[in-house]
Amino acid sequence: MPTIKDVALAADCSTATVSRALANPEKVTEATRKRVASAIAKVGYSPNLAARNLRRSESRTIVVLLPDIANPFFSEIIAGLEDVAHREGYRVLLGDCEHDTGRAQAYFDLLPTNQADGIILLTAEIPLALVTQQARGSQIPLVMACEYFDQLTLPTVRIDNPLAAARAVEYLSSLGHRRIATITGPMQNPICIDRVKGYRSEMARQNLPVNSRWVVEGDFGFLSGYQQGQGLLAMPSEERPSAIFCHSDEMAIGLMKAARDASIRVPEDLSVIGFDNIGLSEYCQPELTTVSQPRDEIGRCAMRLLLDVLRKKQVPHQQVLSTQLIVRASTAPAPAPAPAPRA
Amino acid sequence: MPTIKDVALAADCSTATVSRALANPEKVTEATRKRVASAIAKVGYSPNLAARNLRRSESRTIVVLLPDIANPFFSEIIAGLEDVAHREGYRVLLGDCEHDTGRAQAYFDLLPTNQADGIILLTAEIPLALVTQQARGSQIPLVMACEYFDQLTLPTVRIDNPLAAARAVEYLSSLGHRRIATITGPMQNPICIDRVKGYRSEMARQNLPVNSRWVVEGDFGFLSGYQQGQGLLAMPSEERPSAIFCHSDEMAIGLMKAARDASIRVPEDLSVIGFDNIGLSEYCQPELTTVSQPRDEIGRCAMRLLLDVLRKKQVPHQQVLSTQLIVRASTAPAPAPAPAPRA
DNA sequence: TTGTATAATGTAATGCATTACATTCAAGCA
DNA sequence: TGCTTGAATGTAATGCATTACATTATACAA
Repeated sequence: MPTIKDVALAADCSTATVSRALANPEKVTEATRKRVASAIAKVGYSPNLAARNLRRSESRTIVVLLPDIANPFFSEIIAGLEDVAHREGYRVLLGDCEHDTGRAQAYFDLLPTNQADGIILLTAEIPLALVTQQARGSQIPLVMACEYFDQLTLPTVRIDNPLAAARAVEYLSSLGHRRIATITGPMQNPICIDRVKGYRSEMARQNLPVNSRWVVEGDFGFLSGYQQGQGLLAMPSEERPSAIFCHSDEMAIGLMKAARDASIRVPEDLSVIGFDNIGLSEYCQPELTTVSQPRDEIGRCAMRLLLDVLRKKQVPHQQVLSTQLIVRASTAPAPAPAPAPRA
Repeated sequence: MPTIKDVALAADCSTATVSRALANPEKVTEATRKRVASAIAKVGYSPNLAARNLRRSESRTIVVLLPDIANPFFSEIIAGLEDVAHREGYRVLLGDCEHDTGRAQAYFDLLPTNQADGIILLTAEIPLALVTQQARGSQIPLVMACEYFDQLTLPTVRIDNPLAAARAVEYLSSLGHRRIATITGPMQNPICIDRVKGYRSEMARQNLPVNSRWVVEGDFGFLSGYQQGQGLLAMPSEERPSAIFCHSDEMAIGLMKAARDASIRVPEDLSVIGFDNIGLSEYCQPELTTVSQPRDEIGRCAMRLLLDVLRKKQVPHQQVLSTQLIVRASTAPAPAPAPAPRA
C-alpha cells in the first residue's frame, strides 16, 4: 500500500502539504491541491486509518448496543442510525448484548482505548455500573434511545410511553371494552413500567376496574405472548378480558395464535393491540392494530444527538417523538353480551 | 490513558518486556510475568489498538456484508458468526448494502487500509468487479455464505438449493398437487436459479407439466409475495395452481394474505410452502410449512472458514449444509376436484 | 528599495506498540 | 577457571499520518 510519503514524492512536496491538502484544502494553493490530487490518483493512495486514529485519538466509530439483533423492531432504527453516521463519516459497530453482561462490558471497553468514540444504547439491560462509572469518570459520550434508566439523566431519544399506552386503552374503551388486559415487556424495563402506568391511569380515567390478573409480564417475543395469552384466555368468562394491549407486535401475534388455539375469534371475541408496527403487522391474520413508533426517526435523532455530544455542542436531555395508533383489523367493538357501556 | 511505558516503569523493566509478557508469555520469566501483570493492574493499562493495528497491519475486524439487516433471515446467521468471531478475538462489522453499490465499495475499501482483515459476503448483489478485482489483485480474504457467484469459485458455505426445492415439490406432489407454482427471489441470484432448476427437474420427474406463468419473480419481501400471489390466484380455475412454493417465508406469508383477500382457503384450497423457517413461520395463520436452513451453523461455518483463510490454512471450496422440510399447517392434500392423481 | 505581514510549505516530533537486533547473565561443560 | 550457549532482557527502529514550529516566498506599505 502506498503511503503519504509516496504521494509527497509524486507531487513533489512534503508529507505535511499532502496531509493539509486532504484535511484543510483551504490552507493550500489551488495548484498544489491539484498536484496532490493527481498524485494520489496516480499512486492509488488511501490513508491508513490506524495511523490516523492513533494520531488523532479518535476512531470515527460509534458503538450501538442492542439487546437482540434478531428483533425486527430494531432494524429500521439501525437503518436510520447508519444513514446519518455514514453521511457524517462515521462507522457503526453493532453490538448484540443478548442479555449477556460480558458482551456489553467488552463494547464499553472499546472507548477508553480509542477504538470507538461513543455509544448509543438501545437497551437498558446492561449493568448500570457500566454506564455510571464510564459516564462519570471519563465522560464517555453516551446517548440512549427507546429505553432509558430512570436513575440517570442521559441524553435520550424516546416516545411518550405512558401517553401511547393511554391512547391504546382509550381507543379500546371507546369501542366499548371494559375488561382490558395488558401483556407487558420485562418489568425491570422503565418503558414497560411507563406503559403500565399509562394503562392504569387511562383505565382509571375511564372508570374501568383493573383486575390484577390482567397485567402479565412477557419478554417481547412471540412465545411469551402466546403463553401469557393462553393464561388470560383461560380465565372464566366474566373475568376474561375482551381486549388485550400488548407491549410488542410479536407478543400480539403470539397472543392471536393462542386465541385461535382456543377458538376465540379476533376481533369478534377479542380485540388485540400491538406495539411497534413492525412490517409483519400488516401481513398477519387479522392485520394488527398497533402503536407505531417513528423508528427511522428515532435512529436518526439518536445519532445526531451523539454526534452533537462528540462535537461538544449543547444537547437537549430529552427528545420525545410522537407515536400513532394504526387501526387495522384486530380490534372491533366489544362483544354484545358485555356490560352496558358507561352511562 | 496509561501506555505501555507506564507499565514498564511500574514493573521496572523495558516496554519490550511488557509487550512480550502480553504476547509471548513463554519468553519471559515467571517472576517478570507476575510483576508485569500487577503493574498493568496497578496503572490500569489496556493496549491502544490503533497502535497495535498500525504495527501489526491487521485490525482483527471482519466485515459482514448483507443485503438487508431488516430481514430476520439473517439475524441468526449473524448471531452464529459473531459468536465464533468473538471467541477468536475478532470483531464483526456489519455492513448493510441495501442494494446500494456505493456502500459495498466503501466496505471493500476498508481492507487495503487494514481497517478490516476479511469479508464475509451474505449477498451476491454487489458489483462482481469488486470481488474479482480484490480477490485477484490483493488476494483479499473473502468467504461467501448462502449466496454465491456462479462465475467464481470462492470458499462458500451453502445449502443444496436444487435439492431443497425438489424436496418441497416432491412433497406437494405426494399430496396430490399437479398444478404447482413457485414465487422466486430475484432471478439474477444464482440460488434462485438453482431453486427454479430443482423445481423444474422435480416437476419433470413427477411428470407434471409446468405452465410458464407459474414461475414468477419476487424479491423475498412480504409485498412481492402478496402481489405475485394475487396474480397467480387470479388465474382461471383450470390453470390456477393448487400449491405454491415460495423462496422465502415472508413471501409465503404475503401470499397467504392474498389468498385470504381472494377468499381462497389455505390449506384447503391452496397449499403454501415457504423457505427459511423464520421465527414468524410458527406464528402465522396457518402455521407455515417451510424449508429450514441451519442458519446458526451457516454463520459459524462461514466465520470459521474465513478465519482459516486468514491463518493460511487449506480450506474447502464448498461447504454444503443440509436443509429440512418442516411440515406445518399450510399444506394439505390437493383439493378434490383436481385432476386424477397420476396413473 | 527595504521592511513587515501573511500565506505557503517544509522539518521534525509525536502518538503507541511491536520486534529485529544487541546486550547481559547464568548454567553447563571441558 | 574459562568458554560456550541459550535464555532473559534491553535498545532503538518501525509503521503512518498529523501538526507545532520553523522557514521561505509573496504581497504590500513606507
